[in-house]
Amino acid sequence: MNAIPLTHTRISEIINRLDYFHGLETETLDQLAAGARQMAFRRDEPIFHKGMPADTLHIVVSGQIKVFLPQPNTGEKVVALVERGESFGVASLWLGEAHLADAVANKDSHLLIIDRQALMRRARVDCVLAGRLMDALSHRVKDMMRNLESCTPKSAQQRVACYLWQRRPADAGHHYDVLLPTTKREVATKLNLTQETFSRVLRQMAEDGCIEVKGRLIRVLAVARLEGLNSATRALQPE
Amino acid sequence: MNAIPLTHTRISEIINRLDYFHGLETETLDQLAAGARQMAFRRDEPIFHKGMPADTLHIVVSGQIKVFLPQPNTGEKVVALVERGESFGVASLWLGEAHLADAVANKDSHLLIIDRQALMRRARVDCVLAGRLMDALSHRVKDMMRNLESCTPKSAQQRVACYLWQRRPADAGHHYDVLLPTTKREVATKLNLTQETFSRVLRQMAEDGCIEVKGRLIRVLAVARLEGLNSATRALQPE
DNA sequence: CGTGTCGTTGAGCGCTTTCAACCCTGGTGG
DNA sequence: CCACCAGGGTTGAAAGCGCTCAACGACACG
Repeated sequence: MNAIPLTHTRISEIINRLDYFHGLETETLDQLAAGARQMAFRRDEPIFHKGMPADTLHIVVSGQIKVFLPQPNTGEKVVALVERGESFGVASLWLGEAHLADAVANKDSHLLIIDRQALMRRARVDCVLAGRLMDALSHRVKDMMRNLESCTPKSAQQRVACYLWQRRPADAGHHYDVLLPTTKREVATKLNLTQETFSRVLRQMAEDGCIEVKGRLIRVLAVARLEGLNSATRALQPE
Repeated sequence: MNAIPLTHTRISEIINRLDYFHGLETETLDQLAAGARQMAFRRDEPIFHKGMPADTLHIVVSGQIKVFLPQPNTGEKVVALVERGESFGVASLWLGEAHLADAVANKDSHLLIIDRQALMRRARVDCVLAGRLMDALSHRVKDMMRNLESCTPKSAQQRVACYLWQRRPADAGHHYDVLLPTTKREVATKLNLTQETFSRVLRQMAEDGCIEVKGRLIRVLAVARLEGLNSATRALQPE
């Protein structure tokens, strides 16, 4: 971890480049910048741990952050992968409580870190800022909902099918590509699977001609088949 | 479902009685009331379905609402149980997108329903209102995080232990009581378990002298034993 | 008393996990 | 150019665990 000392004008530059802060009052931008700093994290370096007080807002400037729940047997459950322009740990921050999960840098990353006091003070008077935080939280809820949805189904095949189906582009024709955002092992934990099972399921689906796998690139060939997997296991039975 | 025609003053009364709207500008209260109505739902009556447009804010005035993800095999995954004074479906509402889950009345219930336009219009100028929505969403995220945490562990025992441990009161001594908010079957689905497995685990833990079960009331006798069962749900200590 | 819902208990099966070894690819240095 | 290595990924065999299915018990309600 490495705090990067930057002039206020430099911080302001960074803030201005982020969509997150587009269109905010200059008064807000100034005050946020005054309570902000940038930090660099190496791969695998922890940002915060579950249970620590949440007194700063974290926004990803570059790299990728993994948010996860530590599990009993040194395992972990990936809750979210945060990329450039997104924030994380917002719920805890807003409530002024302890962090609910751990966060580590998945790659070498730069974070913009803003003081909670400055943020809360401005959120009380600048509705646009409050709205941005609502946006962030709403997307988090949406993401967690999908997460729950795709890690709940019984069979591993259904979970993988669900995962791939959720990632189909809006204009999806018969086939489309999905690029895994990280290692297969971590994607597997997001689905509550082991990397082994994940691998086996992918191979099976590939053999069935449903998908093609080239490293982290997965080409879905038959969307209908995915939907079939999601609703099937019951198609066999007449009611 | 039954729309209850009420005078504006009656609606205002209801709004004033809810903590949700405490301390808001009168201008906000008036406009929200103007776009509000109350509705009654019988037990098992659907409020909305996944995929429907989210164009109203729902707040529970009385009763209990179950928010769940429909599953392939006529199963369901309970995401949240919403009680008096709480709202649901806020994330979809804020984003102006489709609902992410289904909602049904778990008991006979009354809901306060507020028009999205009125809400968004006021949230743009009344930061306190925006703050309330942030509160609601933050608690939802917190709740979903706990949900994820308690339905992720491998063993059924760990999940149940985690669930009970999360519900320990702040001032917990050696023992405390947990009252299940609904049927054991639904609590089980929240933990991604069948009611049968849930039942078996409870019996096992009771035999071990770890808990006592009397219907939906569970008395935890040995908190330490719970922590032993899932040692990693606690905050991590630095190495 | 029937009837329905909730909850319990039992038996057997199938899936996922576990643990193991192995493969493959990219990077590094001789 | 090749030998070597580490990390990500694959594959195989065995075993544990929760699910399914089915029957039964408890309790409330009419």
